[in-house]
Amino acid sequence: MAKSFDFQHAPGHLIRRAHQKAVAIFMEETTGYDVTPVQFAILNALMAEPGADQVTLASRVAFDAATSGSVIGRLEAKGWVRRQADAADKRRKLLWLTPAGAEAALQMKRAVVRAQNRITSPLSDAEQAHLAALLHKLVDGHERSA
Amino acid sequence: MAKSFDFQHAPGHLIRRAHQKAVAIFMEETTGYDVTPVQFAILNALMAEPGADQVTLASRVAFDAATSGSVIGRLEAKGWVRRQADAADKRRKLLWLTPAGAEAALQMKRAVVRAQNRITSPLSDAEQAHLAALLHKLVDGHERSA
DNA sequence: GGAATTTAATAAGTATACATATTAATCTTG
DNA sequence: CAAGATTAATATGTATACTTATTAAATTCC
Repeated sequence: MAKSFDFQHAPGHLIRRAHQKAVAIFMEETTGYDVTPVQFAILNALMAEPGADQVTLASRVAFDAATSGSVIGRLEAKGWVRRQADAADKRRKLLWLTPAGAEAALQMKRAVVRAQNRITSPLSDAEQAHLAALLHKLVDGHERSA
Repeated sequence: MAKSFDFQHAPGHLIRRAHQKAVAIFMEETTGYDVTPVQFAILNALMAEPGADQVTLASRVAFDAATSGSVIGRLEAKGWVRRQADAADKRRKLLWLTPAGAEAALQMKRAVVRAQNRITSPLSDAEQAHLAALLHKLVDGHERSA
C-alpha cells in the first residue's frame, strides 16, 4: 500500500479540527442569539470603533472585503448595524451599531466569554496561556512576512 | 463607549486566524494540483484505507456526512476517486482511489509536507511540538466529552 | 417475522471564506 | 489639470461546514 501522509498530527489538520470545535462551542453557548463568531466579532469591533468603514473593520476582524460585505448585510437585515455613505469619500460606507445592536452585543458577551473558556477547558491554565501565546506568535509571524 | 470584549486574544479568534493562514499556505504550496486541504485529506485517508465507506472516511478526516458527499463528488468528477455500492449493504458506497488519484496524491505529498512545515515556520522546533501537543489535547478533550 | 428504530447517503438551506471582475470614486503624477 | 493608478464596495463563482429533512436499506426486538 502506498505510504500515506500522517495527517492526524499535521498542524494544519489539528488547527482545522480545533476551529471546528471552537465554532461548535460558540454556537452552543450563544444559542438563542442567532449570531455567529464572525458576526459577533464585527459587533464587538464596532463597539470599540464606531463609524469604521468596511475595510478598516475587515482588517480588525481578519477577513476579506467580499466576505465582510455579505456578513454586514446580514447584520443590517437584523437591525443591529447601520450603514451610511461617507460624505467625505463617497466610496466608503461607515458603520454603526444600532441601539438594538449594542444591546444585543452586550447581552451576548457573557455567552461569548463562556464559550471562550469552554474552548480551552481541556487545558490547564498554564497550557491555555501557552497555546494562546503560540498561536499568536504563529499568526503574527505570517502576518509580518505577508 | 461600551466595553468591548478582547477578541484579539480570545482563543476562538486566534484559532480562526491560524486556520485562515494554514489554508492559505496549503493552497499556495499546492498551486497547480487543483486540490484543497480537505480533498487531500480524503485522498490520503483512502491511500491508507482503500474501500472505506463515506461514514468511516468522514470520521477519519473529521467532517460530517453532508459535506463529505459533495467533496467526494468533486473528487469523483476529477477522476481521482471511484465510488461503488457495497453489495453486502446497499446503503453504503465504498470508495477507492483511481490510479490517477493515487498518482496525484503521491505527487502532492511533497507540497503538502512543505505546507505543513511552512505553517509552523514562525515557531521554533520545540514550540512546534508544543503547539501540536496542546492542539491535540484540546481537540481530544472535546472529542471525548462528546 | 414484522414494526419500530437506526443508519448511509443525498438534498436543501444558511453562513463563512477567498479569488476575480466590475464599478465608482479618489489620488498620484507628469 | 488630466491620464493612469489605486481604493472601497459589490457581484459572481467555487469550496467548505453544519442543520434539518428525506429516502432507502439494515437491524433490533417484541
